[in-house]
Amino acid sequence: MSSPTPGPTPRPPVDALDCRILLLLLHEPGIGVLGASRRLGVARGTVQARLDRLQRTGVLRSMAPDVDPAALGYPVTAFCTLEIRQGRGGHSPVVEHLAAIPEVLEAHTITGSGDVLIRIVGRDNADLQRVIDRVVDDEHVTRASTVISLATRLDHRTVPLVEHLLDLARGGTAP
Amino acid sequence: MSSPTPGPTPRPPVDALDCRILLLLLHEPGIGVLGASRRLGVARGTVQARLDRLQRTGVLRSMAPDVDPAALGYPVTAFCTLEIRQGRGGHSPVVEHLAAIPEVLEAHTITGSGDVLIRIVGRDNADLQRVIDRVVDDEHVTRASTVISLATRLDHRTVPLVEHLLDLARGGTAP
DNA sequence: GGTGAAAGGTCATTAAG
DNA sequence: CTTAATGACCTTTCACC
Repeated sequence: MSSPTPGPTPRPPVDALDCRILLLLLHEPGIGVLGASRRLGVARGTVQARLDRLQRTGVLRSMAPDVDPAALGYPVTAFCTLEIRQGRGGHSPVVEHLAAIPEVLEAHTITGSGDVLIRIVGRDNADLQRVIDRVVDDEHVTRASTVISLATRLDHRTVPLVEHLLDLARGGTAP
Repeated sequence: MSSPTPGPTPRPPVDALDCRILLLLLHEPGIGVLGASRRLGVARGTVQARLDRLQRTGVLRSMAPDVDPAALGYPVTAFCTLEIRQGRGGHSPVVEHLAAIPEVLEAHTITGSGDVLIRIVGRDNADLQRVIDRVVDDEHVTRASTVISLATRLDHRTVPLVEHLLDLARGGTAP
C-alpha cells in the first residue's frame, strides 16, 4: 500500500515564501500586494504571482469578509448530530433540506451509522429550539442530539497551521 | 420568561441596506466601496459609513482571506468531543494545551458534563491519529470520542443567513 | 470634486533548476 | 531549456480628504 518514502516531505503545496505572504495577509488584511512585497523584501510581481497561484490551487479560498452571525443577532451556536434513515439515495435529500434552513451554517457527513453533523445558530435558546424543530422536520431525520456551545475558546483559526508549515518549510528544505 | 412584545423586531442590528452591502461583498469580494455604491444606487459615503459601522459593531469580523486547510495539505477533518477532568480552574489549562496544537482549528465548551468540542485536521487518517494522541496527551483530558468528516456538505456559509435578514428587513420595516 | 496611491498588466533581463 | 524572480513602465481605478 504505502510506499516507504524516507523523506517526510512528499509534496509541499506551499513553500516558505507562500507561508510568509499568507501570514502577512492574515494578520494585516488591508496591507495589499505592494505593501506585502515591501515588507517581505521581494518584488511586487513575485507576490502577485504567488497570490495568483495560491488562489488557483485553492489555498486562498476566498477574499470575502468574515461575517459574524453573533453580531447579526444569532449569538447562540449549537452542534447537532443527526441520525438519518438508512436507505438508498444517500444523504442528498437531507442536505437539500438542511440547505434550505439559513440557520444551518455547516453540515458534514461523519463516520458512524451514516450520520450528519451540523452547526446551527439561533437568536436565543428558544429560537434554537425552533431551528432544531425545523431541522428534524424531515422524513429522513430520525433523531437529533444537540450540544450547545457555551463559549468559543478557539475560533476558526488557520494562522497556527500556516506558521507550522512555515517552520516545516524552513527546516525541511535547508538540510 | 419572555416579555410579550407585540412587534417581532426587538432591535435589528442590520437593516436592508446593510444586508445588501454584505451580500454584495460576500459574492464579489473585490468590488470595493465605489463599486458597491454604484451597484446599489447609493452614495459612496453611505456605503463607507455603513461598512465602518458594520466593522465597529463586529458584524464584519475580519477582511482576512479565507485559507483552506485541505489545500494546505490537511484534507482530513474530524470533530472530537473531549471529556475533561472535573476540577477547579475551569477549562483554561485545557484550552492552553489545545491552542498549542496547530491542527486544532476550533474549540468550544459545550453543554453536558463539562466537555469540549474541537475541530481538528490531519494530512491523512494516520496523521489524524497522531493529532488525537497529542490532544489527549494532557492530564485534564480523560477521554476523546472522535468522528471523522467524510464529506463537507455545507461549508461555513453565512450568505443564507444574511439573505434571511434581508427578507426580514424588507418585510419587517414596511408596515 | 480633486489628488495621491495602489492595483493590474506587460515586457526584457537575469538567475537558477 | 524551462521556470521563476526582478525592476521598470504603463494605464486605470479606487480610497481618502
